[in-house]
Amino acid sequence: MRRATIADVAREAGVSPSTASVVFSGKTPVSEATRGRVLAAAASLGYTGPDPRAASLRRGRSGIVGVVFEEYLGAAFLDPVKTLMMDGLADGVAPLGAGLLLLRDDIAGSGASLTTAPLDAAVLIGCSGHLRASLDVVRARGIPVVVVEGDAGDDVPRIGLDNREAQRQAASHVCTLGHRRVAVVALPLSGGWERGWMPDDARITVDVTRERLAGAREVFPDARVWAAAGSFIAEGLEAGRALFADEAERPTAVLAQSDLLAAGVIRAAEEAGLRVPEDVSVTGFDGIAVDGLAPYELTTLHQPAAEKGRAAGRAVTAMIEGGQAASIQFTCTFREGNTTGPRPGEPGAAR
Amino acid sequence: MRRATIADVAREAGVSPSTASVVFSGKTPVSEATRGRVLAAAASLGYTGPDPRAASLRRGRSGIVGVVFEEYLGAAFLDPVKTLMMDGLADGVAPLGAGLLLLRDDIAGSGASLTTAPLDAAVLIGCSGHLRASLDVVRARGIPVVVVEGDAGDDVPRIGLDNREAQRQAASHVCTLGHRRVAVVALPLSGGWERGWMPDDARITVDVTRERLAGAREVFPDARVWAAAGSFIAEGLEAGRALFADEAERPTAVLAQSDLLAAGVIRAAEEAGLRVPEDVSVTGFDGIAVDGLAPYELTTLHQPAAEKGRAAGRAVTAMIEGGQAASIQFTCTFREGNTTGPRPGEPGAAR
DNA sequence: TTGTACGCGTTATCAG
DNA sequence: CTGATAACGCGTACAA
Repeated sequence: MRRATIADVAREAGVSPSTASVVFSGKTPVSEATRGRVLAAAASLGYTGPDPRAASLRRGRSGIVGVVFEEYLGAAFLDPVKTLMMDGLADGVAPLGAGLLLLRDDIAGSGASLTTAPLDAAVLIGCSGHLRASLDVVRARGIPVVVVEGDAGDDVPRIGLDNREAQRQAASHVCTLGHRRVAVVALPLSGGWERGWMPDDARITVDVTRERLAGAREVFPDARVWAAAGSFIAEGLEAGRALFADEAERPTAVLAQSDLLAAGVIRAAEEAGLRVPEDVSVTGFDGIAVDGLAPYELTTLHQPAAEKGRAAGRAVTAMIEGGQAASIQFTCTFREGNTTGPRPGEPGAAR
Repeated sequence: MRRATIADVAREAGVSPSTASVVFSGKTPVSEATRGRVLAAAASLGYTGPDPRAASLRRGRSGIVGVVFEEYLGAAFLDPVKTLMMDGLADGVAPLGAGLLLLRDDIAGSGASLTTAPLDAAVLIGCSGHLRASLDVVRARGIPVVVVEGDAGDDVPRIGLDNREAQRQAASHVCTLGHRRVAVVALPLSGGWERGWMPDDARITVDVTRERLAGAREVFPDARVWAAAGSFIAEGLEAGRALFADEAERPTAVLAQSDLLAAGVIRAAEEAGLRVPEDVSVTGFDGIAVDGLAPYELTTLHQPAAEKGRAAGRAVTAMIEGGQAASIQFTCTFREGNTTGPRPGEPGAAR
């Protein structure tokens, strides 16, 4: 037995299909009487509304926005910043009445792919090389696309962040406090997951990492850099242990490229018997609330993550509706917490 | 200028539309020669493959599985268990080549809704009352549905967990260690976000909370219960402070209903100058790796979260393909860490 | 306010 | 291996 279609409903109600259609879409006024008859007929046939597949073919829209991650889906949501961004994105596409379809950017994968999903638009997240291929696929399909935190060509709107300037600001703050021996704990340098001291000739393929590092280097050109394998507290802990292992080389301030890393570094400091910020200052990046870090309040750069998502959503909305979307650069705001202080031994330093 | 359709390609290649279609779908052998001609024609016209909307109308499938959360989307991914489940789910639907569409269960919301998204199936996550309404919508549409960690009717396959038995096991372990004054830190009792001591007459609408509590009560019928407002370390910290505030009433063991809560409780214990497990034992639930909790290793119940997701995926896959899917009950495995020990003062207790 | 007519772009089916 | 045919279920000019 077939499912009822709108034609069945119309017949049952004694009206034409178009009238029935209009009752459901509300695009045209319908008399209360016919409206009632149609609804009743629908109910009696168990018709629950237009088939989305047919509707989307007819209108040329699916109501679906693809969100493309460069990593395993689960990993994407381990990062609070991405989580917040998703929230914002959900908001941003709400006017479209669109839903978010999770996609990975491994083209080969057997799952739903960029090539076959009924997308109205796509949002690419991240910065790796892979992204390039995804971008080509989407553009070939003629689907509007926006890139967040990544480098696409000129004609693709990007939602960005002043990573470099922001990190420079933090570095400068630390410099003002008198610190000279400073280390950087960086996010991953590339798609791989290597961890360790960064060699001088390292190639950094991840935009965010590169930009933030450049910002730090503007103030501390010679800072040693430890590259983490991901943005996790545990990674920060590992980094911190390496940083604090050698008494002689021990930095008096650490610039971490994410709040989670910073939290780990602080934990490592405690472990090593160092007080924060009396013995060592630590800065983060992102301005998220790190669960369970209290009573510390990180000195950090607050980035408008949800706002970024919202902007991405608005951008694709605009493009879907035939408009142009411009690239947007967001700026971080510096927030001084209680994890940075004067260099030990500096005038004004505690003890 | 219109986008090219498969008909255009066929004409350009001098074959029939059906042949062109077959070249792209691969459902039928095609001679190498025509195949080449079609592909060439497609390339020259900038045709990138069948329109998913039309294809899905014709085939009656969209390749999209909806995942319905009962909370704000961002919040869903704050929970590592759900994150893991999503991973498993992604795996589980891979054979379908389906993508996951994120959906919230507030029917009224302006976003893409259960009622209009082109879904092949839906997976409902959670346990609140809201879910009921979502369930009705989906079933009215005749869409296969599976419920994870929630109570649907009998004829809806559920992916469940032996919450009660598992928690009983942990309680029993703690009891064996000699503890008698035990407190429970519970997950939220209902959709609201109240936090505090649970009154005797509290109504618990969240299945997971109720079941785990029942398990604890089998061993410790009189345990005091603090209800957290969510599964976060910070909530556990808050709970712990309340638990340890009153010296006289202070429990010697705490059964937390999630690992994150347990981590917070441990932090609170440290704060109060209590050693874990010498002064107070703590158990968790979930068996996730809590970022940055080292060197503690929680005594906890490990639940196969990813496996649950995979099962849900397989279930909807089966249903989409016309089969039946049975409910599945997963079991937790008890894992003894270093956060539980003999009751202070017990023979064999440290110091 | 309602009905008529048509096409959106594909793909199953079945005959050659 | 290829081609003709017929839906899939709906939205929307346009006319009445």
